[in-house]
Amino acid sequence: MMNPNVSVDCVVFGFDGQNLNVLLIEQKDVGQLRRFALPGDHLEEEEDLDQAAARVLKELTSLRGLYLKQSGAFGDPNRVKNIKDLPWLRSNRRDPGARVITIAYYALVKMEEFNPSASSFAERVFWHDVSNIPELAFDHSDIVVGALNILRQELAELRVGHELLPEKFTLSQMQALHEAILNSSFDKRNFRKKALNDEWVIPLEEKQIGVLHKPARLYTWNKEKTRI
Amino acid sequence: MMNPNVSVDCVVFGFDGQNLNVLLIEQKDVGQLRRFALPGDHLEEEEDLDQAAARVLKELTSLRGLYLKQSGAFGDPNRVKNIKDLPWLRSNRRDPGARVITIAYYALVKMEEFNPSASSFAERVFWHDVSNIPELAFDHSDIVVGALNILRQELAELRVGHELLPEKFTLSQMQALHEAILNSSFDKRNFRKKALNDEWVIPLEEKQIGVLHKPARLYTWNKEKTRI
DNA sequence: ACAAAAGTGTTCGGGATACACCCATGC
DNA sequence: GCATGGGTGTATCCCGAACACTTTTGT
Repeated sequence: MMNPNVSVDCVVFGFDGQNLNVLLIEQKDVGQLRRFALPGDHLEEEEDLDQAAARVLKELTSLRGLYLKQSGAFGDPNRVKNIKDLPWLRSNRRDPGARVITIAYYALVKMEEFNPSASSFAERVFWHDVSNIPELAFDHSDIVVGALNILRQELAELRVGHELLPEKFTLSQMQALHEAILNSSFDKRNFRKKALNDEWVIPLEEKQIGVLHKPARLYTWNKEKTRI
Repeated sequence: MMNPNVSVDCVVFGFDGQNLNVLLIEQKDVGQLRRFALPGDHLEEEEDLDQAAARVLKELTSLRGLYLKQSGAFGDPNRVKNIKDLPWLRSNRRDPGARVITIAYYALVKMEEFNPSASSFAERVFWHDVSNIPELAFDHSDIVVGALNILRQELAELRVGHELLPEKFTLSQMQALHEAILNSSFDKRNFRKKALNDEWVIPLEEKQIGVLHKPARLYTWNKEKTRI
């Protein structure tokens, strides 16, 4: 038995080395225009909010143990009452007029570890650059904005970010990640100085291979300096 | 018709010049031990979450326009199933076993503007020093901790705090507020330098009266430098 | 040799910190 | 005149910002 009044929605961020991306689904719908939305689901009975979000992610990506954090509750009584959302609601919900409060979560995944493919949620699951997201169902655009703000804040406090990089990464990759998320740019020397001085990362005795330029040293995250 | 599954709970902070306080209620109950809890209520149909929190505050304090911000959603399926909470649930809820998800808010009020008195919520409403709060009903202790963390963070980013002071205040009062909330202490000269340099406050041509020492200059908040 | 990105040091300014004494008022 | 908190200035340190050239690899 699920709880019809409460859902969770997940804003899943990934980084491709260039841009920050969000995982969107194209909702299964009959003869409709393409509808994009965030992955989410109703809360099950006897399920904690965090568990529900983790379950949605697991079903979507088959990944466990992702960085996952609540980013807000959205409860406008009209959030599921826009006409643009009616057809989908009518074909997918027992009570299309019912009010739903949703608890938003955001998650970070290494894009290398997950290749989107069709799932029980949707015909299509795909990454989309955060910087020009199409119109989304319901209030999902607001939810993305909220999640992005929290991600930025946490990144600035340097507690997250490495979750978006491969296990071993170069400082340039790390810098590109910061620049993409914070939508700014940094001086290479200063950035590296800070990363090393503050010991965010641990240098490895290993270098890139097969790149057509001077290979960069690889680093890994210093777990002692994070997750306060 | 109210929504039985979702509630809002408010952590109302006030500052008495010395300590940071939270508003607690003693729940109306028959022949029970004293039970303390946060003010809260079920969400009404057609009511936004923010509205619900504002309504609770309004009913409790008769104050409007308070600083009010969502601080988290709490949905553990067992959050209202501890035996300590059963008697109250049995005498106050149609379905005492029903699961309730709550959206927590925190609010800031000037203690001078509100004198607690009995309300529809409770026999007794009272301020209690945050630093040694008694056991609270349900998971309300967790909710207080969460709200306090967010308050600290927002204060550190200097966006709030003045909501807790009288309209006109001294720099020492302001410093005491920061010290109480952040649980630390600052050098007087440095604190004042910063407050004035950064123009957090505007000096008034007015001083304390009736104090048994050199009267302090009064200041008021510089609204241009806050609420980003 | 050339293209492409890696890697590296120094200077400067501003803000945070540390620190101790005199001042105005009420009693 | 004394007790109480109000009010003030300076030296130091550290961090962030600005800034340009050499190195290593693959082709």
